[in-house]
Amino acid sequence: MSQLSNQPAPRPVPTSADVARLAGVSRATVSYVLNNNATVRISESTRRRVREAATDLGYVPHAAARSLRAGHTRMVLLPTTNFPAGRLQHRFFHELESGLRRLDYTVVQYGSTGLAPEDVPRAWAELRPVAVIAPSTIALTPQGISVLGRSGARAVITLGPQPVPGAHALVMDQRKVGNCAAGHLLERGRRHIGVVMPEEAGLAPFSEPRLAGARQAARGGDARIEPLPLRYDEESAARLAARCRPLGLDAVFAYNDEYAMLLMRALQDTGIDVPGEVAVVGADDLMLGRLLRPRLSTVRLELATAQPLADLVDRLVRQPGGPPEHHDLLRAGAVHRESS
Amino acid sequence: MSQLSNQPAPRPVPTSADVARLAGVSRATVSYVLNNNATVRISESTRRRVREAATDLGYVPHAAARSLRAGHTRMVLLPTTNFPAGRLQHRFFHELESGLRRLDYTVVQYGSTGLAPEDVPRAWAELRPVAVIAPSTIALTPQGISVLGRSGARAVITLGPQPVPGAHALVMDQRKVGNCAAGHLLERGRRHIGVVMPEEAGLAPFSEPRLAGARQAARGGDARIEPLPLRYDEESAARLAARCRPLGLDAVFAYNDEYAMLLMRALQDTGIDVPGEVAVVGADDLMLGRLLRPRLSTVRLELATAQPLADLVDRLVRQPGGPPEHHDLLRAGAVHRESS
DNA sequence: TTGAAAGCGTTACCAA
DNA sequence: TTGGTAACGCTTTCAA
Repeated sequence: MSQLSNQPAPRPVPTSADVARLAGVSRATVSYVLNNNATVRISESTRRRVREAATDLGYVPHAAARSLRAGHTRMVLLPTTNFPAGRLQHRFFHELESGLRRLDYTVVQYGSTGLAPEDVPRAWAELRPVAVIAPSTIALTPQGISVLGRSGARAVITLGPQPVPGAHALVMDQRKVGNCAAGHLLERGRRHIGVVMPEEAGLAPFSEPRLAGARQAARGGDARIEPLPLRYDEESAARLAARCRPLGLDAVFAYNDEYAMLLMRALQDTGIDVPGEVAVVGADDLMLGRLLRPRLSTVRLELATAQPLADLVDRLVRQPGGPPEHHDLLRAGAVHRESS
Repeated sequence: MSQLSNQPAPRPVPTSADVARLAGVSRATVSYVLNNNATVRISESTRRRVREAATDLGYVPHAAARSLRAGHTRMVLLPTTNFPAGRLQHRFFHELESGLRRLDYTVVQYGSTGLAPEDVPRAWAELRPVAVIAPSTIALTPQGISVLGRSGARAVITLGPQPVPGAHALVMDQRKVGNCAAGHLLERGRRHIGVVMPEEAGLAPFSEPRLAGARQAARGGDARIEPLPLRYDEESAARLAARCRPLGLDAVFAYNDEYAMLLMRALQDTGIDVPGEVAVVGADDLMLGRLLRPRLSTVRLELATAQPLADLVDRLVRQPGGPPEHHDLLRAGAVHRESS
């Protein structure tokens, strides 16, 4: 058997000991040279020999061994969710990532698909991240937060529509979106505003606060707010369009531009004039809104720049133990075009 | 000073030694119990004591220490790029991830923003992944592949439009898309086909092969293919629309549905009838295509199911050293609607 | 300026 | 059935 293995014994991975051997110095010296340790002075010739040996061998330090020795990592864990981030969030993610890299953190995304929710924090904790920035759509229980804390995480931060008790929060307060859209429609004299509630799974944490924001805008006036469940398909949209007249709606905030496009098409196919009979407002300010006829009014969203937030994360890591901090990242502004 | 530190000494992270102490057993026993080691028989009462001690302390094993001891990790590294994946790719990613998780791999995404390209493979290698599945849009040099190999990666796999020499490849051959779109247009009698080439950075690895595929479809016939640079904004689209008549185009393959929508709007605003004068075909089969008037013809893309690919990755990891394998994941089919 | 050695948390071998 | 111990790769303190 021993000769029959089809697994060629892989050449072992070079270690700092190999580099030391090749350079004719000790492992300590290798470490000093490769980490540019300033507290110790090494002759230039030794430095060169070490560096050459390292490149010759293709030596790459072993992050796990390093952090084991150090007693901590500089890993920031970004758990990911199942559904794709929009352009805005995606850009924000990458900005945050490079901001953190600039502060010498290693950012790593980690998906939790197929894990039982109660196992999730443990799976994260095994990696000993120094900070976790989790979508607030991942239910994070006090136990989960505590597991992370006990495993050495110095900051647990949620990112999303709502804060989570016991953790810091980067909040993207969706109420602003609904408030802004409804406010815009009210200003333009609309009084009976439908608010599209997507039935697709996972959107509730966004749609519910948007509805609440719309209600808030209408409070105290004579306007009414009507939640309108909608699936993202033409049939559902047609049914909804048919209900608009019976409901007496004169405006709809369609959750976002994509649902708005779907609904607007259905309204037009039903013979309802937009904006004459029903005004429509989307959100996200996608290019497609400018291409529709009538051009789609929308709510433009902006996220805070990420570098200050990277700095914030760094601060929370260096001074842990403070009370949970909440920071709102979102700004919303109505963009009036032709559909409202 | 010693009393003035505002950093409360954090309670140290519990280790298996702590669990052993609390349970009154040795570290070895703890390891046996918590890993359900079958080669050794431990009394039920001991097992219970160990487990209780572990939960009481909130013990979570230290992945780095484990893999240091084991001499290898089960980490599959998925480097990410700057621009957002479409719905299709996103779903595929998550399927692949859970497929690999089912095989007991830890999947981790790692962004390389802000790293010099030559440092990228080294940064990956520090994590000692057992496999790397990198977008082929990240330039992967032979040196890079070699660095990864020498650091213990048993499989380096690229994922994207083109294979990369020296690595395994999951190919999404974009030529099929162009071939399919142009073939569809030719079948319907069009003879002078424009192919939109987005000017946005990072799309060339997709657009170039699509163009090549279109050319391939036209080869040998009397048809002509015309590349049409286009930025994703209305001004650029208007300019392009104005060029259509002078160029004598009777059809355009618009790269994808979003560019198609942009262009179709511009054509209509210029007074060009779609599909009477110019046919338009997109790609991706987005919902928006069904909402346009005329309804947008498109190329529907499908990716292979991910579980077999997870199995493939597993095989490559277990039997490294074979010749680079190429697997095509993409299937394309024309969807005829009204715009062609 | 350099080297020896300890120790980080884990697991596996061998002994009891 | 359980425990002692060595080793994984690295950094750092101390000693030379």
